[in-house]
Amino acid sequence: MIKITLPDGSIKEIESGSTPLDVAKSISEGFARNVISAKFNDKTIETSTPLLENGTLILYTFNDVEGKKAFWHSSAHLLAQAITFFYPKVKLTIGPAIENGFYYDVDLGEDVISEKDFPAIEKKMIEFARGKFDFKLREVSKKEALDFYSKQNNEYKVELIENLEDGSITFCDHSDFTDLCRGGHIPNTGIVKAVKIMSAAGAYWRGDEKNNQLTRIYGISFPKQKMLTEYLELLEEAKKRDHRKLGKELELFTFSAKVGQGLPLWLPKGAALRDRLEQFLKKAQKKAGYEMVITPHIGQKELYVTSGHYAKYGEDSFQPIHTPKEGEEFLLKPMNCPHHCEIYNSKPFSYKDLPKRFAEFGTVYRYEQSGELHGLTRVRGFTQDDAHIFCTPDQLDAEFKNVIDLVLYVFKSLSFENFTAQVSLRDPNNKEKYIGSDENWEKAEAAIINATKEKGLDYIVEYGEAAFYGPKLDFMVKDALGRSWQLGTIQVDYNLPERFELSYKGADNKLHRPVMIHRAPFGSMERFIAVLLEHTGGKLPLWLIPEQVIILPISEKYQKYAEKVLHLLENDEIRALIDSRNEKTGRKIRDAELNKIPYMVIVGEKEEENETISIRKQGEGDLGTFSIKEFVSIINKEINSIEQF
RNA sequence: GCCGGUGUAGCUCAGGGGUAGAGCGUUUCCUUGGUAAGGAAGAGGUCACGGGUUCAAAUCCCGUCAUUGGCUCCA
Repeated sequence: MIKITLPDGSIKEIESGSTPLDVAKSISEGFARNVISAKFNDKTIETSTPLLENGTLILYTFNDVEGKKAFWHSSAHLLAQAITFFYPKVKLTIGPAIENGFYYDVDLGEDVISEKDFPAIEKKMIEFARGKFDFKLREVSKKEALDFYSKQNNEYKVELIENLEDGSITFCDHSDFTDLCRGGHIPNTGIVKAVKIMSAAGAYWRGDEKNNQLTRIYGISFPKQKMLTEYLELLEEAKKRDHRKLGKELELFTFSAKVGQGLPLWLPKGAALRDRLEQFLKKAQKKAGYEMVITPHIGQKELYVTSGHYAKYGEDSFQPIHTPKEGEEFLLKPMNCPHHCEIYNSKPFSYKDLPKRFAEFGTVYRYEQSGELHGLTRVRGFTQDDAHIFCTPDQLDAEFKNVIDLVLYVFKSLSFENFTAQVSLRDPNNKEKYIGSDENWEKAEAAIINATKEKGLDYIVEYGEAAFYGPKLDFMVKDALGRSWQLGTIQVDYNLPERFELSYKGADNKLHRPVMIHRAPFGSMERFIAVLLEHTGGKLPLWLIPEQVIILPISEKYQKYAEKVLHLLENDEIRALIDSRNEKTGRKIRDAELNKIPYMVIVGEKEEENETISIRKQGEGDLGTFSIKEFVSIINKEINSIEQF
């Protein structure tokens, strides 16, 4: 007999060799029917794996993340089986579960899979699933495994196996299909009831663009058809919050093929919205001791040679601008830091003057790969809410924490609660990608981790995500479709101060190097607004939204009174407009509701006589009748509910 | 940059080798109304662009551009 500890702390005594499924059955038959995966002593196992020692067992159903993982990974086996059925010459590579579903990377040779092939693949997968084949894991020797895939000329699997230890290699069989696999499956194929192939895309073998490009087929599956339908509906809903769609509907920005790819054009309402965000941050920055500066959109090539950016990105940037003067070259600025360094260099500073905090809404231009452009989140011309802090090494810790406070203030003010703090460090195996001494890198990385910890932020560490000149603390936020974007960023940099020979005079009357912090709470105005739109679905907070109030006259008889109300609201800097269309009130209300205008002001005979207005709030309905003064104070109260920094 | 998809009216989209369709919006007229769609009539398109096949191309083929889902990249 062995002792099995369950998550609730209870201990079950079972016979050695019993399986997780046996344990589930001993709890309840109904539960056992839903158990699809298990973890024993922190190792993912099959529900049929015999338990041979005392330990801790967790049983998973589809409702658990681990259960979904097993379910989707098992579905990837079905996908591979179906692809092999239609394309017998296919070379399979890897097929993992992902956050929503699974994919399989395959080398199809000359064949192409596109959308029109999906239904047949789905049908075949379900057909295989209905066979209720058990997933059976079996150990194979390295030689056996290599022979199996060498015969298929599958160099990818051979490469994978070569990197595995003999004795730790397993194959998984179901039906007549076999795949190299380390395990983590559901009991049998029959549990998969609904399958949808989502897309096919190119993906490089092992993520390296120098390698062959494989075809990656994305899919998702569920134990019930209804769950698939619901998932697809959820996706449709998410697409309605796409900032590209909302930007068009709300007339915030547009693009023109004539102007160029990735170069957003801000429409009047969008420009005004951007300005409100800028004013909001400027106000907070002023309190935090920042000084605004302005620098030109171009700089001599030499400037970027000095900073190291030219060596790193010169080839992949917008190419130098030439002038009538022989040999003179300028670059569109891809970042503001070198300019700010030269501002620092414009006069000598003493330690008593530091920190200096230079801020600029600086527009920069980067030649992003055409395939990478994406709405407003990845563009070729964008405006950073940039600032550079020059401080003494002693001040670094406090300054870094102050910046964290500012970023958190910005996020909180705009209700970005679901962000991930990511400490982005060097790739320890690839140090030549970065400039600067090991000593400085270690100091900078320690400073970031220390400040982040002391601020009590939950954070994750990502290696290889640092900038080439220094480590970062990035604030990541997901868009409507779950893609992660970097918004706020704070970076510690010991390198640019060296390269630009920045100095200050210390108390010892000697020259010292300042430390530099790069930071942008929004990240870029473009990306921030994009993600903000997706989070709010266009229902922006009252202080930001382009149109706060729409006045709806009951008939054209009240147009004059409506105009009077408009002027009074405008006097109080409330953004309002009149719907003077020859339509019934019901229609005007409907349209205003659909346009998500926060407040509707209804004026007719009653209101005109009493000098009042009737208010309706978007999504909430009639609020009753108020004087204009009362309404202004309601609005101002809502606007001023945003905390001051 | 690479692998797929898409490009038809201001918007959302249907259609498809034989001279272009819907809904919404817009314009004009009627209606002057009280909290989620009043009625009628009209305007509006080189079917992204360039080439090819064909008696005939918006439709089929090739290329370009833009866009989109991924990969790679992201100072």
